[in-house]
Amino acid sequence: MDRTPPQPERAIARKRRRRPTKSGVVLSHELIVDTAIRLLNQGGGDDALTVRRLGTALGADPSSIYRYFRDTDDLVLAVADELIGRTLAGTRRDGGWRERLRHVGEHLHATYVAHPKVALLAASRVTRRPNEIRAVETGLAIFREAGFPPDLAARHYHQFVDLTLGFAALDAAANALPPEAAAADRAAWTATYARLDPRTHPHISACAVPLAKTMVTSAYPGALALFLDGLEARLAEVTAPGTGR
Amino acid sequence: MDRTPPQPERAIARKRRRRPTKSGVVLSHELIVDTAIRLLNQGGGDDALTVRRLGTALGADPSSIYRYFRDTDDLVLAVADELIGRTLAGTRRDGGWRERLRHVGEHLHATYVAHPKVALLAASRVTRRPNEIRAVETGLAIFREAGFPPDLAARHYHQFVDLTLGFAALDAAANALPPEAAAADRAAWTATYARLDPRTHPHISACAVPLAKTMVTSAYPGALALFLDGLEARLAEVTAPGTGR
DNA sequence: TTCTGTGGTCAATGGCGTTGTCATAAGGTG
DNA sequence: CACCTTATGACAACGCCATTGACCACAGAA
Repeated sequence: MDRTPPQPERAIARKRRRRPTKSGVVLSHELIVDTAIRLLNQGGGDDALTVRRLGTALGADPSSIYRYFRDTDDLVLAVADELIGRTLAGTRRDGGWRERLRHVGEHLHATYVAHPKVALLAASRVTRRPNEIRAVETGLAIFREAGFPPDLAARHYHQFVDLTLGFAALDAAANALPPEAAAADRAAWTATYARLDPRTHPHISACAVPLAKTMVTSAYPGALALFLDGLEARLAEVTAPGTGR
Repeated sequence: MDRTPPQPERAIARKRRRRPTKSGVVLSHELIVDTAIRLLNQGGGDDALTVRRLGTALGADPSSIYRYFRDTDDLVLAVADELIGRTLAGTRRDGGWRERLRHVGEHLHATYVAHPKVALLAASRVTRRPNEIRAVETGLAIFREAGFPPDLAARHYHQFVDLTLGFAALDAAANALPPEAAAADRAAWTATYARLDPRTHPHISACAVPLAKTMVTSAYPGALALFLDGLEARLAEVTAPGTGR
């Protein structure tokens, strides 16, 4: 049947046959990805992105999408790469390594949290697409210019990215919950945890107020700061004037 | 219709009507949760846990499950709480605060990674159930006994838990991928990234070998170590003999 | 023994991703 | 300009999913 689309990369060589859809729209990879992101933006509850919904949003039959993407997984990876690209475009390249890492981390985190559905599907994937590759190159550069040798740069880059994506996935999941579940989760800290008996749960009781305050916000900035503190200490060891030998 | 099950807590008071199912099994909250975990354990591809599959695994009609859980979300929270309980049961309570945090963190991480499907669904949820409450109490205790005042204990506890759950969600997602996607993601680092042109991607090329090595393992232990380093420094500030005033 | 209402079953609804098949117009060719 | 090829859009169908309403068997209280 060969419904599977051609090689995603070298499709540029051949000119596509741009037959318009019934409603007059001309489909393309980019249009589909953009529409998918638009769908995900306007939220629309739990499962904003479905092939069928995307089809009607495009003014095309849902099955047309399979001419451009092998399956939903393929589509999601393309959307993820587009988001990485947008994040990359918005980050500055000046300042010290610590400041740059903080900036790019919070930027990436914010992008994913703003698009919870993609984040959940894509945070742990390797897209192998151009924007991701550029992002890896840029990220590694920060670590190496800070003074880390290749093996430590790779290791700490990995830790940094997964830390950011992990928090992003977590916070995105909280954002993607159906409203009533989200409300219940948020209310738990004042409704359930703050009311426990101090004799059976002394520490929860003692921390009830700050707990309720911290639990409804993201712990990412604080955790990142601690991580960067640790990184700074390690860097001092690496670049210290010969302590041994 | 009132299919919604009674209050999950005080169901103990009333004796349940234990009518056996067609195939002879007697249903209960525990049996359903255990069977769900068993289903999730044996993997079975992408969506191991569906109400229908769970029904047949139980030898009961799928709709029976709705007599015990309001919906799948409710069931997932119960499964998550059971996993938290199992984790809690396996953790030791001796040693210094740093050692205890490392131990409980890696334990929790391992439990979730071993049950990727639940992890993905539950990592960001607040179950409000007994085991979770015990876990919060235990976790807070470690921070307060280390010397953190209530507000810092709450904040850093939150950071620690979300750090762990975030990595757990990420690593679990990688484990939950259909085999061919997982293989493609793993191969990317040697097949795609290691082959890039050193002139256009100098840093990736320079780090290709350590990158390929680190990317196929979890970055959690290393990231946790750095986080704990940072935490230790903060604790020193807090407990230091009056530096100011 | 009778009565009550819990809880197991059946059937149906409306959604989903995906695919087999067909039809048609775009683009190259002369 | 007409022809042919084939990329690509549309349709219909399949099998899966979660959830619900109606029915009724039977366990336990009286």
